Amino acid sequence: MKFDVALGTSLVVIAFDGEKLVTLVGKKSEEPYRGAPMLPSNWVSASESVEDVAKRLAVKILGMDKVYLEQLNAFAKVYRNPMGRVVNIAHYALVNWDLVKNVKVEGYEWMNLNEAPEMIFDHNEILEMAYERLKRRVKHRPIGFVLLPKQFTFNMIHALYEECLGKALDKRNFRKKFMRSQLLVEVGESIFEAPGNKKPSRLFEFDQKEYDKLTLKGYDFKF
Amino acid sequence: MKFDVALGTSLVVIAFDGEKLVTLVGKKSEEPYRGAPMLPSNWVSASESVEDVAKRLAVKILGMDKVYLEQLNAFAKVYRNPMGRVVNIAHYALVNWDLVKNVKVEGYEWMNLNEAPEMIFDHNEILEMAYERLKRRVKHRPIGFVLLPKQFTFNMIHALYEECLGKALDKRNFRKKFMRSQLLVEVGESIFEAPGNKKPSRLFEFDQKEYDKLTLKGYDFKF
DNA sequence: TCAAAAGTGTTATCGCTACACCCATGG
DNA sequence: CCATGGGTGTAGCGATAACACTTTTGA
Repeated sequence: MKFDVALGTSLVVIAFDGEKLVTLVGKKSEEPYRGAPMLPSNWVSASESVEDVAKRLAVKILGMDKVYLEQLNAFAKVYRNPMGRVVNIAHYALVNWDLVKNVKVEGYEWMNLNEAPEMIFDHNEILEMAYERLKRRVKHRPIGFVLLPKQFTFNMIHALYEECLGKALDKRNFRKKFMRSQLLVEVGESIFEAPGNKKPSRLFEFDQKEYDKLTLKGYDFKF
Repeated sequence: MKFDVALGTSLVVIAFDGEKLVTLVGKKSEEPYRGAPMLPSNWVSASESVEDVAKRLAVKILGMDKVYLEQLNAFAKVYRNPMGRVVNIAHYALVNWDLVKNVKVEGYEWMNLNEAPEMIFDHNEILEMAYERLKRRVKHRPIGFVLLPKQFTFNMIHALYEECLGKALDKRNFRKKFMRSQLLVEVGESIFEAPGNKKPSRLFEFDQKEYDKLTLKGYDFKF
């Protein structure tokens, strides 16, 4: 056994701009491949927690720390990085677009998830896996809410689900399904979802407490 | 950046003995903690594929290579191993009990999944995560079949599902549900499931082709 | 012919799908 | 008062859950 492997972490940050899923793509700042598109990434030293590094990276590139972060997978193929054996413990991050859309960090750019450029190493594979996970998560757990503002309209969440699942969903049935689930509480306020709308939309919040309670009882969210 | 991290892999091997879920527990062969219970594990050198090492380890401790193997998670806490920074890319393996029950490998022992002893480092946490994954997988994908012989009776799969989901399932409804799914084909033969049974049980096989076909069409197995 | 396990059917309820119109509001 | 997007109801159908007896066979 030898201590001769390097550790890194990449972040697939996903947000929903109201229409499309977007992700944050960076550029390599050093040779080789300087300037090439890549996922936001960092080295992890032997004395650092991978999770901490991932969190710090998220704060740096997003300008805030309200991030849903979860380990995605370890990418560890022998020749994935020409510098030597580098294990990438990639993370999957979901953020609320409203909190990040105005943040501008040099070298990072939001792009449509489906239109990401070719990236270095196996970063496209990492991105792909994150996307697959999102699609599955959205079906089996009420995770979509972290991509939305704390308070949101039915139209927002409806659009998000249509985008994640890649198909049209009937407006009435969608509403009924969520309402029956007891997971949404009506806030009692309304907003104009888009400027120029004639009628304001009612706002809802996700009821995390209720969800936790139901989960303990064996409830299983399915879409 | 430094190449100063060590890499290892542990295996959570799960099988179903017809009644209980079982897992393979090893013993540490070197100091420190020689003799202490641990998950089957191996070091991975900088030039080796983690997946390959995991597969070889599976072959060694199971005596055969028909194993469903999948990455579970990277366990990478800073102080998880007192020797230094060791990243464990743990794997989750499902095997058919009939193929392994007679294999005896020195130092490894089958134990009930729920009665595993306290193990070194974070191995209990790894085991726990594998168990959680199994429970989820069984609900959302027809994965249970890899824990059964190629041909199995309804009672076997019924018992397996009851065990994985941790609750009783109505025999008739269970059968109807699987039959409607079109995923099982009747083999046309029967066996005596237990010695001394009065009536033989019919045998079924999982129809992988049909499942792949349905999956392509967007079919989603749910239990 | 009996003991033991395999295998089967019906009903009531619930959730899902498909589908089209009214409502509230600002301009 | 009209244009725009927000919001609602119902009917049919398929899935689920609850429930107990008949069949096959070896001993």
